[in-house]
Amino acid sequence: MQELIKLDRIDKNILQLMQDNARITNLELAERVGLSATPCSRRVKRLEESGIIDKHVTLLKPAMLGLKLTAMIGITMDRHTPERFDNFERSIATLPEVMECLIVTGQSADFLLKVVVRDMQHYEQFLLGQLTRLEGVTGVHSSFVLREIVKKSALPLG
Amino acid sequence: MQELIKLDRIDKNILQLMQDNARITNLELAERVGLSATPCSRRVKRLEESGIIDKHVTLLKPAMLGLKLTAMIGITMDRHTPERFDNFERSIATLPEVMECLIVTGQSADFLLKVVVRDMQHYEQFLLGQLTRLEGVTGVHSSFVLREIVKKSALPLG
DNA sequence: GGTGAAAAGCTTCGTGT
DNA sequence: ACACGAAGCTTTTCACC
Repeated sequence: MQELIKLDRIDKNILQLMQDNARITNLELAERVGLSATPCSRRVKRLEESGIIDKHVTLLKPAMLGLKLTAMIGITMDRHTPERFDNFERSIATLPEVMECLIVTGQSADFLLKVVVRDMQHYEQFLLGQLTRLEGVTGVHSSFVLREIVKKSALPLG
Repeated sequence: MQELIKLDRIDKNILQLMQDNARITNLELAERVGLSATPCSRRVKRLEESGIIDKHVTLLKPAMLGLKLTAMIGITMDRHTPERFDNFERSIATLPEVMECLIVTGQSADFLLKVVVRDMQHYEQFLLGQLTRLEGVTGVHSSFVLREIVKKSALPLG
């Protein structure tokens, strides 16, 4: 991760539109930001090369795939040694159900997981068959997502 | 949200590739899944129309935008009435710093927020200036993200 | 589901302002 | 730095097997 790039109003406008629609064409992008195709293309290229863009992804609807249960799980570890953490991190990264794993501050947990599963049975299987078997895991506090009020992928562009 | 769609091996393959790269062309997609362009295009169209695809987005790197602090915030409300919740939901949806807001089960919180800010000063400002001013908010438990071990956007395709 | 051709759309030059 | 216009290419989408 490098340093910040200077972004003028048009750059931010471009990034905003791209955040909303990864498949927007340069032509439409240009039109929307009030530029002609050439300079718009140059700006996009510059933005891509700057490393500010992570990737372009397609988001699917979990429920339509039969993934009807999302859980947030707080994990506590017995010891906070690098070995424990490294091992845990490697293991957790291989589990398809784990969408997110964060190391967090706070007294109640060391890791915070976001997990997507089909149903409660699948969750039980994940919990007992995978998570609680990992070395060093002493506490697992499950919390289930009832509803998503806000679910953004677009970062705020000052 | 409707019912599930039947997905064969090729459909899953297509969705997998699209999840990884929203800008993949039909031509490359076809090649990668072992189809010719036409039937591949037909499948993609069918998938789009099925509603299984939410949207195509561009992900930016927060740090490159100067957003160096991510917080997970547990919120508790005084009363769990629809009025309280509705009001909170409408308010929270307008805050650019809020990337995610979930209603969750569990004794420790009613809402779980994911917030992205520039720094601790910005966070303090967000907390005191916005969050704690919302009606009905009795508890705010901040937890900061030290590192992201896993950060996926691609759902597991059975 | 495959093939081939037509059609459309996009990007990228060169040139000029 | 940007606009314009043309060239050239890629992609999509037909009709048909």
